Amino acid sequence: MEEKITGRAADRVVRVLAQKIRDGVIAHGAPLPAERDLMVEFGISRTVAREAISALSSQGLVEAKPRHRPVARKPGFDAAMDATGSIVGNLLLQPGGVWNLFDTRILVEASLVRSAAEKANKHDIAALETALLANKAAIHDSDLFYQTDMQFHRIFYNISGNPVWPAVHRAYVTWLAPQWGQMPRLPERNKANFAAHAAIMDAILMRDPDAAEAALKSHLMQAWDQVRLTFGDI
Amino acid sequence: MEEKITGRAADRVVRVLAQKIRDGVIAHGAPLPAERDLMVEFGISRTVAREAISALSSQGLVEAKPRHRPVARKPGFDAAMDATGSIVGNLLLQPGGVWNLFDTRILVEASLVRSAAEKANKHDIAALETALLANKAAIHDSDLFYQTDMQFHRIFYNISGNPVWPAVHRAYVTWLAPQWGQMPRLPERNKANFAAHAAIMDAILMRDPDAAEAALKSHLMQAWDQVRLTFGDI
DNA sequence: AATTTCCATTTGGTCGGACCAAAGTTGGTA
DNA sequence: TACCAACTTTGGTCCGACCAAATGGAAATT
Repeated sequence: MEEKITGRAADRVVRVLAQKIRDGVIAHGAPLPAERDLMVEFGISRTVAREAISALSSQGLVEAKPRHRPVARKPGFDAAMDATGSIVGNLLLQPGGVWNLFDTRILVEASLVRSAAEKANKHDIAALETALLANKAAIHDSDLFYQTDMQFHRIFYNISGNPVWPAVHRAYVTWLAPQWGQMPRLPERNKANFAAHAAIMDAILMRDPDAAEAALKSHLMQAWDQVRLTFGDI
Repeated sequence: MEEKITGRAADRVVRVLAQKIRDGVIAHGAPLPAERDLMVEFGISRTVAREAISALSSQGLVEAKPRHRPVARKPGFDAAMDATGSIVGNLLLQPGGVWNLFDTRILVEASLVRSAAEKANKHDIAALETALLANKAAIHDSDLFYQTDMQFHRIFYNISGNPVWPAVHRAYVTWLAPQWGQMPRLPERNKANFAAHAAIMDAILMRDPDAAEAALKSHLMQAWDQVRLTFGDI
């Protein structure tokens, strides 16, 4: 009943610590034992302790800022997306990488608005209307408009109830931020975007999935055109 | 003109090596320099060299098998999905984790078949029909049926032309394999699954996105019911 | 007493050297 | 030529040490 001695020594440490984090023995946000403590606890060298922490970090189970104690993070889809960031970063540097990612967003979000049109409940509708009003009120404040724009879109990722989608939305926003952040913010564009949001909202209120999907796709494609105008073909 | 001395020393090495891999200076499949060579090349200790390789590995830029030279991998969406595996593994261990993942698959694949029904070209149709025939022929060979089943579904992920989707399909198959692999394989179930595939195919031939989506969803929900029957509520 | 300042301790980051075992290479022998 | 043993390379692990940033608490200030 002893542990297998197979593979790297750090694997055992990783397994044990991962289990502790998942089970909450090491609470979310609590710091991990210091490297020198792990040495005595597991009878390993500091090299292995550090390697184990590094592995946990790459799995998103701990957050390791330089010069700081690594803190435990319950495995959530958010953490997964964070840990995936550096990987995706490489892909975005490739030709067409940004478009490929944005294209997936179009498909996913189209499907989400379609789903919303079919089965959004009163609560969802209310949230959408609130977000839409905030969006309208921010037309002349481009920074605020950006925030409310994001918020409006985020709601679609929340409606399904599947916790993966909010994490995906956060990932999209984070990964595509370098492009969006540098785009010129004009009240005219804000007005057009708000109109697009309103069109999507209308279609959802009419319970018309096809119209909602069409409006969403048109909206996102317009946004993409803006990106291309700003950055050229990427 | 000097490099920033900020952050960990390994970061600089990671940046340089990542660049070399992206640019093809280190060809896809070629081994990285040995750790002791990296020491002299970058003027670092072996500790840092190993840390850099570890970081590259977690970013999917190199494949590091124990006791073997790490080999370079051009950043692709496949590599990204591979590197994400250990992260997702944690999520699947959580209550409802598998369902959350499978639920996203339903939404994505529904959207893909919908898209296929709208704009699949002759070549796509032919590929689907070929896969469907192979699937039919394998009804009495459960292992082969599993293969052809996967192949049929994969085509939907290929039609869009966006290289992200095939990688996503591979990821779904890999991550959900522990569940699927242990399910009982019965010719009766194969026959039902083939019928479902045929129904999707029909809807696509009729250019009926709604019917295609409905058929796909029904098919996947049935598959999920099987999973639940096999594993109980997970 | 509450707050700020400062210093000793803790802790992560890096280094160099060392040993082992597995993988890869080489050369000699059958 | 084919095969096996010795040698070399290389990744995995451990040790001890030093540095600098972060931390926490004592000491000084208000």
